[in-house]
Amino acid sequence: MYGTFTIEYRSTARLSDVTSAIDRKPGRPRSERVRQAVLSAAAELLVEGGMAAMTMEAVAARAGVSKVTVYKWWPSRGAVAIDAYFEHYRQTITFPDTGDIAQDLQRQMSALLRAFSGRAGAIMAELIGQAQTDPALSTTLLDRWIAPRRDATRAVLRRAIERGQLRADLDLEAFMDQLYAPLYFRLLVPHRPLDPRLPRTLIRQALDGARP
Amino acid sequence: MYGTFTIEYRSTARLSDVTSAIDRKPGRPRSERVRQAVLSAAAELLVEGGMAAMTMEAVAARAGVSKVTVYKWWPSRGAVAIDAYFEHYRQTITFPDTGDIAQDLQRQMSALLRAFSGRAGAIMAELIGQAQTDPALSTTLLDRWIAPRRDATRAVLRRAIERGQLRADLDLEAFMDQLYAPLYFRLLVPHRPLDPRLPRTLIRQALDGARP
DNA sequence: TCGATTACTGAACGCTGTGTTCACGAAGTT
DNA sequence: AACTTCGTGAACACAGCGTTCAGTAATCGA
Repeated sequence: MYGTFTIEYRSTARLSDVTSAIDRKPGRPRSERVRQAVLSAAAELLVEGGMAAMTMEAVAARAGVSKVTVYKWWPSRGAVAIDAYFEHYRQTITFPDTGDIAQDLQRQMSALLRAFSGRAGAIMAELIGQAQTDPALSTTLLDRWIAPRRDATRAVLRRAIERGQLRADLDLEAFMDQLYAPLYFRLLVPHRPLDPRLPRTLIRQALDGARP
Repeated sequence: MYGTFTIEYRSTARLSDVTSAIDRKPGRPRSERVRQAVLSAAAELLVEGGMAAMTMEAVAARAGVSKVTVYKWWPSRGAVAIDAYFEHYRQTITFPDTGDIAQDLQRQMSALLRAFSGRAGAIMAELIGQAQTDPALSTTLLDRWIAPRRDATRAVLRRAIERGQLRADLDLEAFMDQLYAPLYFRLLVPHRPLDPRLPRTLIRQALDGARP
């Protein structure tokens, strides 16, 4: 056991952090109640009907909050959606590093596949879809979801290389894509179902190659 | 040289086919002029401003056609978009089969990457994004774009197996994903640019594996 | 206690796009 | 001719967007 990589998905700074700080702004402070209400409403609507149902008007109405207030703190629909997603699907996924790279990858990928097979997967698909026409959402998705996962995976793979379990001349970025991109691909382009045995197959073929 | 696989992307049946048929419908025949005008207008708008600009109203206006007529023949925005895409980006991509699987894959993947790097790639990304909330678009995309490519690739890979260039126990579906999904992934989730050298790396690693 | 400052509200607004209805004329069939 | 289907323009109700406005609420420093 070499330790454990923990991926923390932080949302926008909590208000408690702000209000406890010394340098308080003058004037009425931002309402934590409102913030929570908006994100909860957005998360509910996302679960119920996806991005289509999560309109700004619906969020404001369900949260019992003025539409103006929502627009004040979140610039776009995508921003609300992703904040709600990370607030309520706060996934602290641990990346095991037991020393057996194949097994560690298998655990990690299976967990991701299970997440993708459920409601969270459908929402993630819609978020990525929406990101195609929302640059702000795209960068947020990269910073808060993709980058931390890749960082953790890269670290584990580097260790495996040091242990001699992987070729030292591997292109890690391409290698990670060959492992994980198929999951995203099948999530977004469902040419084939997300078979629970897919991780095993992907890892075996990625490690051993295709030549006889 | 073992021959060539040609992938033909057929759009909705051309009107010329219909009108030349014997069993003509009674009544005023559908106007080919209108159909062309709609698809051209849609393609133009797609190129200019993506899906966001390609609204039904804009298409009808630019085509000089009644909005009702557009709705009569195409059920949704996605349907118009994909018809326009395949009508004006009619890509007859040939899949070489020279006997050297690595080289053939490289040619094919490089061609796809070049396409993805240009305007067609941006539009494809938006189409896939839109497909997340448009089931009809999703199936059309699978039938007209994904399936024919995978069929051709699968055939080439089977031949390679017969020639002994690839392991016989390969999971071809997973293998194809490991080759091509990274391209789609980087197109949709641009965590890293679509490097022209990516195909070479992907193919090398997929064929040779990651173990030392 | 009193401004000053910032947060939130409700109602309304103009705008754009969706998807539909209607009555009418156009272009083919038998 | 009668018949059938196609295309048109105008109008419609509906929904969501993003914004403006006047007014109220909460917290500051003095």
